[in-house]
Amino acid sequence: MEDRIRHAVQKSLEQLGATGVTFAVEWPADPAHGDFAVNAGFAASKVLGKNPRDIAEIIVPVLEKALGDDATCIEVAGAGFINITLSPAAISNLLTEAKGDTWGVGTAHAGERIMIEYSNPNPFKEMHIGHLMSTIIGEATSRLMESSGANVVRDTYGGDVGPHVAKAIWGLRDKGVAETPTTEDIGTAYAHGSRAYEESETAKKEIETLNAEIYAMLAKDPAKHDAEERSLHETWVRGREVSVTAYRQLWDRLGSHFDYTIFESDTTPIGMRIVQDEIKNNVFEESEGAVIYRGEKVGLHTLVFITSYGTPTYETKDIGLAFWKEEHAPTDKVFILTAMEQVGHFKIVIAALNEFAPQLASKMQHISHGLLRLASGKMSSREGNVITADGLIREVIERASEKNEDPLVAEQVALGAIKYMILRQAPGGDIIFDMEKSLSLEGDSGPYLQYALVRATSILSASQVPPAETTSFESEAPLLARLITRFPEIVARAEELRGPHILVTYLTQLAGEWNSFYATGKIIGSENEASTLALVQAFVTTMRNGLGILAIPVPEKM
RNA sequence: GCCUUCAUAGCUCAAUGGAUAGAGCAUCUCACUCCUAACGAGACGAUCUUGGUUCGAUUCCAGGUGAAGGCACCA
Repeated sequence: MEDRIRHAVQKSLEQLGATGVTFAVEWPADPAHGDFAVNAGFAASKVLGKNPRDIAEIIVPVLEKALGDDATCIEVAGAGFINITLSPAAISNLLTEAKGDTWGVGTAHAGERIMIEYSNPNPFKEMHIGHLMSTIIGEATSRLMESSGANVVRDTYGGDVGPHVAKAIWGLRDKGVAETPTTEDIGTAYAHGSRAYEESETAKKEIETLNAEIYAMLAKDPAKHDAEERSLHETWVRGREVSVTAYRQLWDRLGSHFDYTIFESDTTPIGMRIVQDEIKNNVFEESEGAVIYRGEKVGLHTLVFITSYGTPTYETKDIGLAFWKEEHAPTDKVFILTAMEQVGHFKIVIAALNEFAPQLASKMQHISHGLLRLASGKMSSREGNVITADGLIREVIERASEKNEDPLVAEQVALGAIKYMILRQAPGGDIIFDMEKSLSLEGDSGPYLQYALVRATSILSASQVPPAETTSFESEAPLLARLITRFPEIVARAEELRGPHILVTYLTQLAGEWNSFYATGKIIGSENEASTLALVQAFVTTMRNGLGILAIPVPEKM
């Protein structure tokens, strides 16, 4: 429909002698203005030297001819908009599309293979609400990409080597934790280790040595380990396993499943080899015992890639990661989703990569989101004011349980509330998290969407009448119906702009329209029951598919 | 000091350069014998500041103010 309007206007403008004018076919902010609005009058007024209203008046008859019976009203409004209202029959016809799982799926990236990395919790640390945010945004983004026809490969990348691991293992040893640590043990050990690192020179030295020992141990063939290395290796393997098992449970709960779980210990050897190799080609250089990249040559700043201890930094590992991915899972595009604070690092990694592997650099793109910050201040493992992902979910489930006896539903509602809170706003801004204020179960919230859907499905199951093929409207189609027809367009736009919040905003509006519609009168037993049920069915399909893209659970009852 | 990003209602967030800047929370009305009130109807309430570009600026550009983040041996 939008294309038909666009073509007709385009043709009309060309006849007037205005070629190459860009204009918008948009949805009017006020639904009373109709289903589409065209601003071609403004757009062409300069080229044609006429006032916008006059141009619009010329275009109207052309549109009337092009749209025929599909439009009931095409008129010039305001300073020169052309408002188009579709006929009830046209809406009714569009509504027949709203069926099945594929309603909303587009073709913008059909056949493309896209890799996306997100969540990225580090073993030896607990997953906190920051990782929760990355996981939720990453999952919704992945599903949006799938809704554009892409073949999406998900991966998550965790730091299983580096200073934080040394701190945790040092802490475990110092506290004399038994053979098999729990996730809590590891969390406390890490906090203990990082505190000691800052407070004690001796501990700091020991941790730095341990860090180098871990790298050395991993670089060696396990068969050739001596007793000490074997013991370290065991602690390391066990600790990593405990963390990763906990992560898997959480991902499962959140509806995320990764095709690849990659560790820094996988990418370190590759990265080290390449960075050292590229010193010869002057990509990197040695300075004060470290290997650095002079970012100034591309307008950035200098960053260390290999420390003077001979250990790699995050940057070197990321270089290795790019090669790892190319070798194990080659794709057309590689997205990496992290918090904002890493934009600078990725700029430099991509710039460095571009010097010796431009084909990898060009398909790699960093996308970032804001932080989930506490109203009380910054989270810090050392301060002990970290809210873990599990802790948050547990607490919200408890609140949701007040209204839901069924624990499954309570969990679905809780996850819906959390996901909505995170996905409702444009990625980029920080979320100031406040348990009471941010996590609403009423008003604009996850449960609001879920509740609207549950009410609609319960009508479908309660009715004795089979729904009609589509809804026939006696007079004007209600806004609910007109909103439903926009769904595929909304999904496409949300994907294109990489903004799940666009879909969230739409679904919220849709749920609101549904609730108003629901309140105006009974459907079951009404004169047009079968016809109206078709509209209910279309709403259910749209809401269900929309929530599916956002990975918000769909409860049976509430 | 340099670089990024951000600033919309009392609070939390929306608004492909377009029409009367939308929601929710809070406050105040109305509405519960009716398919689920986690709902609905209404009232109140906002674009940080100064310029510029434009027919038109919350949106683009420049300065100011304020906030967050990053600036070699963490990730």
